[in-house]
Amino acid sequence: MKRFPAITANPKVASFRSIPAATQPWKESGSPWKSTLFRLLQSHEIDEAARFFARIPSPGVQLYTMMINGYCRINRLDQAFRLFERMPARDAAAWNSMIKAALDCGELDLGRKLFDEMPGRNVISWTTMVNGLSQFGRVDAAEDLFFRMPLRDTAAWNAMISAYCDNGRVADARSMFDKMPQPNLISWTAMIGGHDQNGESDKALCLFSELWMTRMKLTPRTYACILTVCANASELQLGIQLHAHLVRTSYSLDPFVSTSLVNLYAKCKQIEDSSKLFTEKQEKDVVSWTALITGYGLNDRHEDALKEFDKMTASPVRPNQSTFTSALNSCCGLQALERGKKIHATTVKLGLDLDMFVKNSLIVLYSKCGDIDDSLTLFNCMDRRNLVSWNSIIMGCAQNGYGSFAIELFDDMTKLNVQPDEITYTGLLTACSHSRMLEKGRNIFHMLERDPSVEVKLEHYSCMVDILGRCAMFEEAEELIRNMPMEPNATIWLALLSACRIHANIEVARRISKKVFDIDPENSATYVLLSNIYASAGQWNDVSQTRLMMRSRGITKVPAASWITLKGMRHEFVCGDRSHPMATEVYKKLDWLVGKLKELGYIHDTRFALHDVDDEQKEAVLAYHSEKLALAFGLISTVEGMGFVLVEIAGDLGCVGGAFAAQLGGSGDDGQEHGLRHRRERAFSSPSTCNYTEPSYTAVKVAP
DNA sequence: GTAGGGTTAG
Repeated sequence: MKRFPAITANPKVASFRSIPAATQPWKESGSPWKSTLFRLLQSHEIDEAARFFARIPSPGVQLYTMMINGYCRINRLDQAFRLFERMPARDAAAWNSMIKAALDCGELDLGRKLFDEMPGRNVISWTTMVNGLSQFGRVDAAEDLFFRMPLRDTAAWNAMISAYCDNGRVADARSMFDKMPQPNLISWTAMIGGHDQNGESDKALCLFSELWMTRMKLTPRTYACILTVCANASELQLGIQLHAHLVRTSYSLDPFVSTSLVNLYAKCKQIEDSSKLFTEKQEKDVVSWTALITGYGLNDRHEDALKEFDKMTASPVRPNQSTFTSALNSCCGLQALERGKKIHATTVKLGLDLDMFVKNSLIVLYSKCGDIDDSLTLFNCMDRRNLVSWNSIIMGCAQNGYGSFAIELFDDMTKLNVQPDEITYTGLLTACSHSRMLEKGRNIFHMLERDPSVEVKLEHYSCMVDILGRCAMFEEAEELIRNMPMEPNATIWLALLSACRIHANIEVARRISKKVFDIDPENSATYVLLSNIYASAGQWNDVSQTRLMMRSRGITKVPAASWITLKGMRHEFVCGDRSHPMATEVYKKLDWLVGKLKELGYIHDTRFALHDVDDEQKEAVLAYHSEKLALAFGLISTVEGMGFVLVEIAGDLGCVGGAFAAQLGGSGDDGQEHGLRHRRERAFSSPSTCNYTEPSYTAVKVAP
């Protein structure tokens, strides 16, 4: 019985024809050498295998081919080729193995040359070549070859379906799948996986239900693929049903299936189940461990993610670039720059720092932690960049106040013909809002509206409202919101409300706060903002009414906090906090620092003091702002004289500081965490008061 | 167990 009913050529016959008759005696079936050579090659003892091979008197074509495949697996193309040339005779399998070796080792031209020269090409030769062309992204050439094939069996169709899927042409793959004569389980699995990997998990699920109805017997390979679809589509219920079925059939013990299950539960926010399955898993390899680490990150359990990463590095399992990407993302989530730097050092040790995905994660880590200089250095040193690299650095510059530079980077990117996506535009609009570039912001928004390959999202409107609001263009901002194609959410109104705070626009604030109360009455930010707006205008009645409303609805505000990480320990402070064991010393140091700043001419900007108190008291509140407490603690806990302490005055945060050799972080009214900027060895400059554009810096020399 | 097509993390 034929395995594939659609087979129209018998490859065995073709290969037999291509062997010269004189070589037949070598092709003995029960070669005594074969099993030993096979065992050595299986256990990757290629050099031992080569020594063994050298001792075989006149080895047959099969043994040569086995050696060629062995060399191919470890990328030793030259040695494979030398053997191929030495072969006394070559059959189709030998040629096909050599073509595959060339293609797998990155030599497309050699592979093609061998294919063209090969006598008696069979269907496997053509399929190998189609697959090779696809791996080099040459899907058009693969397609051309596929249609020129003299005979096509199911495997050939499958290769072409995969070629389309792997090169983003999933619709072509699907039309091929729909019209192929005899799809088998491999075809179904390739097509389901192809939909999923091209962001069409819904279509993948539909196709799976069709497959299920065929009552075909599925293998662990197909199950592993389906479980991934469930994970990407957040189809936990289906995933659980499949899991039960897999336990009954013992397929759940398959290493691929069990890894898919770890991933499924992690992506569906069932991280405890995911962790349990990982613990029960027999072989903990790099893929499953990375799935778990990534899972902790997705579930905002960054500390646990790094704990797992540490466990893994202490084990014999070697992390790879994907593991590092996930670990670095968790450092980013914790604003743990020092830890991230240690992990960065490990990537260098393992030679993985050159990987583009690792580099991208590092760019995000450094810029999110306020170290835009190092982030830029990394970006500039990249030999290859993808869209994620550009988006990361543009957003990094935007968030660190280098708005104009972010725009310049975008110009560089377009000159290199890199097409922007939604995230690029968000980065650009963020740049305009943080650096108060109104005209630029309008231009970019128009560019976004005209870009046919990008959909204008809610977050883009939110950024644009922010830009207009910061520049006091209230009418234009409200008009933009009115004309939006989707319903505005609370974030958009809050962007406008915070503009009202900056520009003390009580009229607009009163009107729009009603809208936010309707959409999201639980959001404490609205009450706090509104109360502050009234406070800055001295309307104390409205202030107390707002606070009363907040209290009566049982809404509490999580106080903004700042922290400093020293020697891996996180020390957290809130405004006026005296609970820290070193509080007395902290306050003493802070008073000293404030004195120094005053000598230099620094004036507190008291416009945003939120309390019903006079100016002197407002200043006291601002002076013991949580960020400053964290900074002062950093000063007394690090060796004095080891560098400059930099005090940065930027944005509407008032005074933000950072200490050399320590890392500061904080969380604001919105509960969002941010890395406070810190710089090293900046020139001593005169202090300035609050501005809203590029940040300016003041350096204070720490007394030795 | 000489050669081609589908499986897990990012």
